[in-house]
Amino acid sequence: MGAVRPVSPGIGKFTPQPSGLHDTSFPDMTTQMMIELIAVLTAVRDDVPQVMTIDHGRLLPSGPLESTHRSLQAGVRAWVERQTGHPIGHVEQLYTFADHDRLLATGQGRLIAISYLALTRSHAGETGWRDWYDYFPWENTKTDAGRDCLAIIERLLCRWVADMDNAAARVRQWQRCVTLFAIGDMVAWNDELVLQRYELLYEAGLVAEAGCPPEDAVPGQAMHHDHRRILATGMARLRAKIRYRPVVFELMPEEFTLLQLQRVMESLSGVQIHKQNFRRLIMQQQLVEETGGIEENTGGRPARLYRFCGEVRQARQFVGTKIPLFQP
Amino acid sequence: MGAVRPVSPGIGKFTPQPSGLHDTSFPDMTTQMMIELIAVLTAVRDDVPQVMTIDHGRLLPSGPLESTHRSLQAGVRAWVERQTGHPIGHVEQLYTFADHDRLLATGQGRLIAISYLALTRSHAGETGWRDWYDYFPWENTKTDAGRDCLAIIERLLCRWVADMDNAAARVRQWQRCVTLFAIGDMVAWNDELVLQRYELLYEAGLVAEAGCPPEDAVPGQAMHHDHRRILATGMARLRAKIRYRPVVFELMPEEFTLLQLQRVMESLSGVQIHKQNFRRLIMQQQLVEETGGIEENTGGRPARLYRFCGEVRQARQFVGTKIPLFQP
DNA sequence: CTCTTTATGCTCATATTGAGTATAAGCCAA
DNA sequence: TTGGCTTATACTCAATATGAGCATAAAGAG
Repeated sequence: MGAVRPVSPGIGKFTPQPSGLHDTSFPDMTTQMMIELIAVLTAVRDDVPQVMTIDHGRLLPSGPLESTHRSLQAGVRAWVERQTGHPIGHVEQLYTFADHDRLLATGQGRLIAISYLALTRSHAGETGWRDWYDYFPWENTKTDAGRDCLAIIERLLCRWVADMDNAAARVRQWQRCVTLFAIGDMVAWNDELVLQRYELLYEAGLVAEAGCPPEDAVPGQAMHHDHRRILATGMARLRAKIRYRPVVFELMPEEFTLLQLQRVMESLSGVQIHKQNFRRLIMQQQLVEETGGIEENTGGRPARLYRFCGEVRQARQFVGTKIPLFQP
Repeated sequence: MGAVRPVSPGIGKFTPQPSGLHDTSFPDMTTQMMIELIAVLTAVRDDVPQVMTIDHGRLLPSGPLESTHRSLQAGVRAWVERQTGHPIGHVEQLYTFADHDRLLATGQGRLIAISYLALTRSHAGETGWRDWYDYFPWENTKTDAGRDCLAIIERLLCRWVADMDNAAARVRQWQRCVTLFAIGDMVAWNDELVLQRYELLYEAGLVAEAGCPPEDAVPGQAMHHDHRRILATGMARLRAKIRYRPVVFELMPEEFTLLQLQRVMESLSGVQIHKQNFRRLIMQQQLVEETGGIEENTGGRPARLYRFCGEVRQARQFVGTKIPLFQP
C-alpha cells in the first residue's frame, strides 16, 4: 500500500534540529488520504434524546472535508446547518480515527474520520431522527425495557467469561463486566461509560458489528462501519458534559418548566433525579430566570416558565453547572 | 488551490441513501493531504512540570503518520517511546486542527495536525525538556514571578480594551479579560482555562505568534507555528484530568511521600493546596498504600513512602480522584 | 367535593469541605 | 543537651453541600 511518506524523517534521539516537517520547502511527501467528517447531531423531542441519521438509521451523517471549509469546525457547522435548517448552538470535536481497517476502496491510502458532537433545538417534522436508545437500549436504565436489556446482557457476558480457557483472563474480564455494567451492586452504575460498555460488548462478540449473528446479539440496532461506536462516544461526551457545563440549554426550547428541564437531563443520562433537590440546585446557581409565563398543561398545578440566563451565560461561561445525578 | 474533492457528494436533505463515501467502489477522490502527529509529552522533574521539545524549545516533537502505524494512538506511542526510551503510561488524543493557514508548502492540499497528550515518568539527563512555565509564566500563579507576570498582563489588557472604538466591544472584551484572568477578585482564578487565556492574549496581539514585536509581548517564550497553542491545550487537559482521574501517578516515581505528590499536583495546576486536607482526601480514597519505607531527607520529621494501588487501579479505573484544589 | 396530579416551599440528618490546632519526630546550632 | 526550626501526622470544628422526605398549593377529573 502507499506509504504515507517514503522515508521517516528520523528525528534523532533529542536532536535539536527541527523535523523535516517544518522545513519551508516541502516536496511531494503527501499521499492518498481521505478526510471524513462525521457528526453526532443530537436533539431532544418529547423527552427522548435523538440522533440524526441517514441510510434508514444505519449511518451517521458524514461527508468529506471540502476545500471551501475554512476549518474543520466551520465545515461541520455549515454542513450540518444546511441539512437541518436550524442554527447549531454547540459543536465540539469528539475524536479522530485512522485505523488500518478503514482503508480507501482502492487499497491505497488511509481514511481519517474526524467526529463531532453537535446539539440543536427543535426538529418538528424532519426525518432521519432516531432515538438514542434504539441503538443502546441498555443505557436507558430509567426504564423497565432498559433494565430487561441489562439482565440479558448480564447473562450473555456471564456465558462469555465462563467459556474462557485462561483462568486469570476469566477473573479479569469478569471484573471488567462487573465494573462497567454494575453487576451485583458491587459498584454503582456510571452513566458516562457508554463507550467502554459498547467496546466490551464488541470484544465479547455480542454486537452485530463484531460479526455476530443477529440472534446471538444483544438487543439494539446496529450501524454500518464504526458509526455506533462514534455515537457511543458522543453520548458519553454529552453525559459527562451536562454535569459541569450548561449545555443542556442548547437542547431546550426558549421557555421551559423545571420539570421539563429535569426530564431532559434524566433522559440524556438515563438516571433518576430527586425533584426537589434538582430544583434547589438549578435555582441557587442562577442559571435560569422566570419568564413570567405559566405552563397550564402539567396534569396538576400549573408550572412557572423559565429561560436560560443570557447575561449570566457570558460571565459564567466556564463556571460549572452542578447537576445532582444519583442512583434510585 | 487543490480541491479536497472535485465534487461534493451532495447529501440531500435527509435523503435515505448513504453518502457516496460509503460506496464499496471508491474512485480517485483522494487529494494531497498530510497528517502530522504532534505530542505534548509531559513529565515532572524536581516538582516542575516539563514538556519535551525540539529545535531549541521552539517546536513540540512532531512527525508524519507512517504507514506502518496500526493506528494513530499506536503511532504516537511507538514514536514517543523511541525518542524517550521510557514506556509511556498514558496517551490521549487532544485535538485535530486543519485550518487553511496550515497549507503544505506546495500550496496544494491541506495539513492536518492531530495532537496528543502523553505522560512519562523520569528523564534523567535527557535534553529537550523545558519548563511549562517558560512558555506560560502567567499560569504559574503559585510563584511571585507568576503573579508579577499577571500584573503586567493586566496592564496590557487594560490598554488593549481602552483602545477599542466600539463601546459595546470594549465592555464585552473587558468582561472576558476579568473572567479569564480573575482581575479584581470578582471571579476566582480557574486554572483549567489555559487555552482560553492564551487565545485572548493572541487576539489582543500580545504574543509573538500573533505578529507582535517582542518588546510589546507578554513574558513567556514563543514557539513556531501553533505549537504553543497546542501546549496550552495539553496543559488545560492535564489540569482538568488530574482532578477526577488518577493520572498524576503516571508522573510520579514508584514510591513517593504525600508531600511530593502534593507538590506535583500543585505545580501542575499552579494552585496551592491545604496540606492536611489533601492528605485526608488522598487517604480516604484508598488510591495509595504504604510501602513500609521511609523518606529521611525531608528537612524535618521523616515521611512515610506510598505507592499507587495497583489492585484498586483495576476496579477504580473509572472512579474519580477528588483533589481539593482551591485558592490561597 | 373529594381524589389525583404536579408544583413549590421547607426541614433535617448526614457527608463533605475549608481551616485551624496540637503533637510527633527528625536536624542543627548554640 | 537543649531550644529552635522543619516537616509529618492526627484531630477538631464550623460552614456548606447533599440526600431524603414532609407539607402545602393549585390545577383538573369524576
